[in-house]
Amino acid sequence: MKIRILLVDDHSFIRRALRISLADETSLEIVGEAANGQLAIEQVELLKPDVVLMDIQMPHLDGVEATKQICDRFPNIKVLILTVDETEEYVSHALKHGASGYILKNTSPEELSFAIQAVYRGYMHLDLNLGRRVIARIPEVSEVSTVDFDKLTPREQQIVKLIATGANNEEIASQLYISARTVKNHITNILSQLNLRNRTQIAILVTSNF
Amino acid sequence: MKIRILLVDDHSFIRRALRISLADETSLEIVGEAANGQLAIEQVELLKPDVVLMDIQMPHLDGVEATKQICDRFPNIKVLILTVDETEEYVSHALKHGASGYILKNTSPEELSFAIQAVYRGYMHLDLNLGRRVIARIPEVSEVSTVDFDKLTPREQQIVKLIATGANNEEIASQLYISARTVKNHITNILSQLNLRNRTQIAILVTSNF
DNA sequence: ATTGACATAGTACTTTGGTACTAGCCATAA
DNA sequence: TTATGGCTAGTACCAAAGTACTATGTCAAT
Repeated sequence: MKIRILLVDDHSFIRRALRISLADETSLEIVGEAANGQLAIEQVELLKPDVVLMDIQMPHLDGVEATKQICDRFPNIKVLILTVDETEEYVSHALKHGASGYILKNTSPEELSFAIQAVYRGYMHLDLNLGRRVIARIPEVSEVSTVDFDKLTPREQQIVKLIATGANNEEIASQLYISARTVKNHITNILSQLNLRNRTQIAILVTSNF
Repeated sequence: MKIRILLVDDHSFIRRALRISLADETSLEIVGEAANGQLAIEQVELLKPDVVLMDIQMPHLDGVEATKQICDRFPNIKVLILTVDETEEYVSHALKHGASGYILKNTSPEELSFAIQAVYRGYMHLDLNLGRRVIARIPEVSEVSTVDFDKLTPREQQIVKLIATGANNEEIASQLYISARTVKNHITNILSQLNLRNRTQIAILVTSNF
C-alpha cells in the first residue's frame, strides 16, 4: 500500500521538482497537487491523501491556515511542512496548528521520502537544528511552582491549568463535564492552599513559572 | 555500515528485551549496555556509539544529566530517549539538553528501529501526541504581545501591568490615586481592544510574554 | 478656537467569581 | 468495618468584575 501524497506549493516548478524527486520512491505515490491553501483544502476533501506536503508562503490561503483547517477536519491526514523558511516562530506556529513535521526544501529526495514515512507512521519529524531552536523557546519549569502545585490534587491541578488558559468557570465546567458549582468549590480550595486571593493570581503563578 | 547502538537502562530485563527486539534489524548493531548514567558516559567514551538509547529514571546519574554530558562532549552522538514517562516537562527538558528524540517504551521493534534511523540521520523524532504537547508549551510571540500592547494608551498599559501583579480594582485604584470606577472603565477599554474577555486573560498575556 | 484623544468619574445594571456551609458517592487504607 | 481523602453538587449569600452609557476637564495638534 503506497502512501498517498498531495503536493501543495504555489510554484509549479517546485511541484514538478518534487514529482521528479519522489518518482523513484516506490513506497509512495503523488495523487494530486494544489497551488494555494484554498485549493489544497478542496483537493484534500476530494482525494483524502495520507500526507500533505505543504509550503508556507502562498497566495489566497497560507500554509499555516490551510494546515489548521485540514488537521481540524481530517485528523488522520498528516501535514509535513516543506519550506525554506527557518524562523522558529513559523515552525512552532505551524506545529501548533497541527503539522506533524517540518523540513527544509534543500533536503535530498531520499531524506524527504524518509520524512514522509516518519509523519505517516505518526511521528513528529523535524530538522534537528531547527527542532532544537524551537525547543529552546520552551520556558523552564521552576521548582518553586512545581512544589506549590503538587500539593494540589490531580483534579485541582487540572483546574489550575484551565484557569491559566483564561477559561471562566462555565468553560472549565463544560470541559471537565462537571458543574460550575464544583469548579467554584475546587477554586476556593486551590486559593486557600496556595494562599492566593483570586484566579488571576493563579494564572500568573502558573504562567510565569510554567 | 551498521548503526552502532548503546543501550542504557537500569533494568537488565529491559535491556535484554531491547536486544531481542532489535536482533532482527540488520541495519543496526548493539555494541554495549549500561545500567546508569555514570556507566553510560564511560561506555560512550569507550565505544563511541552512533546512537544511545537512554532511559530517564536511573540511579547514580539520571538520563537527562547523562544526555547533557554526552551531547556536550560528543556532539555527533545522538541520544534517543526511551521511556514510559510522558510528562511534557521531562520531554522538553531532555530535548533541551541535547536529546534528538523521545519515544515510548511500548513502541514496536520496527518503529523503534525507524526512530533510531531518524535520529541517526539527524532529525528530531518524537511521538506525535507527546510532541504536540511539548510544542503547546511554547509561548506565542511578538505579533500578539508587543504589537497588541502598544496599541494601548500609557495609562492602559500601566493598568495592564498592575493586573498582571494580581491586584484587584481597588488596589489598582489606590496605587494610581484614581477611583475604582475609572479602573473599570479602563479595563473595559483594554479588553475590547485586545479582544479578551476578562482580566485573567490580560494577566496571562502579559505574564507569558513579558 | 476647535477637534480629538485621553483620563477621570459617575449611575445603573448584569454577570462572574468567591465563601461558607452541607452532603452524598467512591475508592482505598487502616 | 470504619475512616479518610478526593470529587461531586447543592443552597444561600456577598463581593468583585465587567458593561453601557453620560459627562467633565486637560492637553496637544490642527
